[in-house]
Amino acid sequence: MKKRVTLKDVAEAVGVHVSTVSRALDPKTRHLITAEVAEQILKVSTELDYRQNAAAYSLKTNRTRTIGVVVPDITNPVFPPIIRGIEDRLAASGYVAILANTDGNRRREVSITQTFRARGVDGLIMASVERDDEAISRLSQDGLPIVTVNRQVDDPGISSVVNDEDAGMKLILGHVAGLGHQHVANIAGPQALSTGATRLRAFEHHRDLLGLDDDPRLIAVANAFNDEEGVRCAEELLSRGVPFTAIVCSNDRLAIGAIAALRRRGLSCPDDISVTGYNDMPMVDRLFPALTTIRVQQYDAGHEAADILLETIETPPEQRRRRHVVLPVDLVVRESTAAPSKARARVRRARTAARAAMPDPAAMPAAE
Amino acid sequence: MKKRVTLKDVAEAVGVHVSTVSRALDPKTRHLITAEVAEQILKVSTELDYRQNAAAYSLKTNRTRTIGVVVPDITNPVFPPIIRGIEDRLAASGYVAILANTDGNRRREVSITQTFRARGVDGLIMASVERDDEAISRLSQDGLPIVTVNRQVDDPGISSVVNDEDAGMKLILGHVAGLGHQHVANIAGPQALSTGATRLRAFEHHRDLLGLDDDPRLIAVANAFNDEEGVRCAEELLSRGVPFTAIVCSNDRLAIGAIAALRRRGLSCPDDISVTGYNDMPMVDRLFPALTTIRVQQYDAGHEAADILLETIETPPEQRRRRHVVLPVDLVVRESTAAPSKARARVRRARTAARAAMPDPAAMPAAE
DNA sequence: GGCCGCTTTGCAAGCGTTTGCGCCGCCTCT
DNA sequence: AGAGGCGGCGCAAACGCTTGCAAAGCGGCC
Repeated sequence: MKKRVTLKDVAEAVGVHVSTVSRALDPKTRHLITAEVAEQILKVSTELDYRQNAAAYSLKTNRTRTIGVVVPDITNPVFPPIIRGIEDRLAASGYVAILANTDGNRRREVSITQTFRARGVDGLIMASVERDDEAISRLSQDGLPIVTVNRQVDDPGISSVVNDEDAGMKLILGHVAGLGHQHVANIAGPQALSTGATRLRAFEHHRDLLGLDDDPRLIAVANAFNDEEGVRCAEELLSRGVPFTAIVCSNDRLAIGAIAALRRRGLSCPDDISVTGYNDMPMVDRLFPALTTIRVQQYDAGHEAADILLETIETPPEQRRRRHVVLPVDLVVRESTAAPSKARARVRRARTAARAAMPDPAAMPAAE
Repeated sequence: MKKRVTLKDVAEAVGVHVSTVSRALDPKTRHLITAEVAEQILKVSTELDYRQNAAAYSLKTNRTRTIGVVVPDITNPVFPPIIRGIEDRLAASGYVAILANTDGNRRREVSITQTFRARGVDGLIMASVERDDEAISRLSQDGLPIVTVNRQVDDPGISSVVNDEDAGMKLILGHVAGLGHQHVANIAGPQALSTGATRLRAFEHHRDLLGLDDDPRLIAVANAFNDEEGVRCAEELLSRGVPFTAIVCSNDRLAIGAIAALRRRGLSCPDDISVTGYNDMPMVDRLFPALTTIRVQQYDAGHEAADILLETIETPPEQRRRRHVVLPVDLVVRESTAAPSKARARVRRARTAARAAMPDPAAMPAAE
């Protein structure tokens, strides 16, 4: 392995002291050096291809320009765009990310954050938090900058960037109600997660505002955001015997499971029951039926979270302010929603009459 | 921010010298210390929650226990499982990964590897290489351990772990030919990538072995592994006027694009034309039609690559050996392949006769 | 009983940076 | 013309750790 060129090498080549080189190379201290000398140092250092030794820098300054990113599982398609957003923002400032997966396991999360701390990360971006996670609050109180993304903890002292769940649910329910659905079921996400809890609250709120059926038996709560729980909850809803013509799901995977469960019971989506997702995961536009869902800005969320974190890191501890960013969401209408079957004939007539005036939302092409 | 406890703190607490603590804490040098003293040091160090300062360790030893992982785009569903496999293996040895995306851009790849080198990574895992990438060879010759995963470079001096492309193509073509297809088209991947080139070679080889139509106009080469290129190539194949009843694609995304192109032309898959993918990306079992494809072991590939890399790092440079691992693949038959339409009636008769004896591959349920 | 050799521990250098401090020389002001 | 100030640079310490070497202690052997 070739020996790397150090400050000393550059200093000798130029004929100055290493401290002069150090100052000349840092834009913040360059003004302390005569312009010509600085220029010469810059020139020689690029000629020799000098690169700062990260370990020495870290040892001296206690900063690693590294931030820890912890997600439940990178294999879940929701997270890669977030991570990408984070890394792009970090790279722009010379930072790098180290990544770890918790698999939703609290103990792993703790051990990971400890590992990261031992590594001296300058901050943490957490996409894995549960609402009551106080280990996070403790870390934050120790002075470690933290921002959660996608989810948030109940403790408002932790900065976060999340999506506008209330607006999302409003859009989805507005769309479904607009199609004529009156009895709308909900498969809610895990209530230990802020996304699950917030979306359920938003569902109830907008359901009531729209005057829809508020039978509590129309709500099933999933234990995880996955296909299996979607299947289980859909079956539970069907078995309760309370009629409904649409299922609003808290997440795309739950919707996929729900559609599979319906199919297994001989029910068709959207002909018999409309189903909506949430997140607009990759590929859900290719499913059968293509999923009507809420598009959230995952990349932007990651980007913004990194931005906030870097800003926090740069400001002295006593001046630090927590920030909570809420990103807007979009409704994307595809094929999994249609007018309820009983009202179908009526709607069809109305449609034909109004065709020229107004596009039928259920027949709109995939909004990509 | 709380001050971290250092070796010195532990040493003072125990009443020994820091060097003694250092030795006692490293399993490799612990035998130099009296058992009781070592025990006492261990005890106190856990009491004080001592954690080694990574920067100081790195500065002294020139090892960072960090490895660089570079992928084209983490947002591409092929890569997360690989990354997960890498990280799980690394974590088991106390290493962490730093990640970067090239977007297939050669210049970015170079700048990323330089950044990583400046960070002092102990090794590199590259999922982004093109076949003629000699920057990689140079890095390797400088003594930096490197292993490529999923893809490989032409230079055999670089360790790699890839999937058995030849076996995969053999399985796919065997399946398609077994259904009765004689005129099988191929949408090949970019030839600058080892996956694209190797799969095309394997296609031609097994096509000839099976005695299938070898008209060169049945092959279209994509410029990228994405939907758009799948569309473009499928249209090109159709426009050439050479008849075919099946399209073997070098990748799932190309297959998805091809199916969309067929549909746009009013052709149905698999009724008119069978289509196969490659990789078994997440969600392709939920598509319409569910994709017949080759399942590759992405997680294992990442795990194995990390394993090889760590082994290389641990062995002194002069004893290092390059390794090339080829992982087995599986055929997974779903709904996108069926007997060619002309032969359909014949096949159906044969099927009915043989039903008890042999399951119809085209009617098998999704193999998950 | 002295010496040898082994085990156990301490000493100190040094990894490559950053940074407070001080020195030197030049400019300016009175 | 002398004093004061300041800009520009060098000096050296320190960050926390590893590790070659020396020293100390101790037992055994001749």
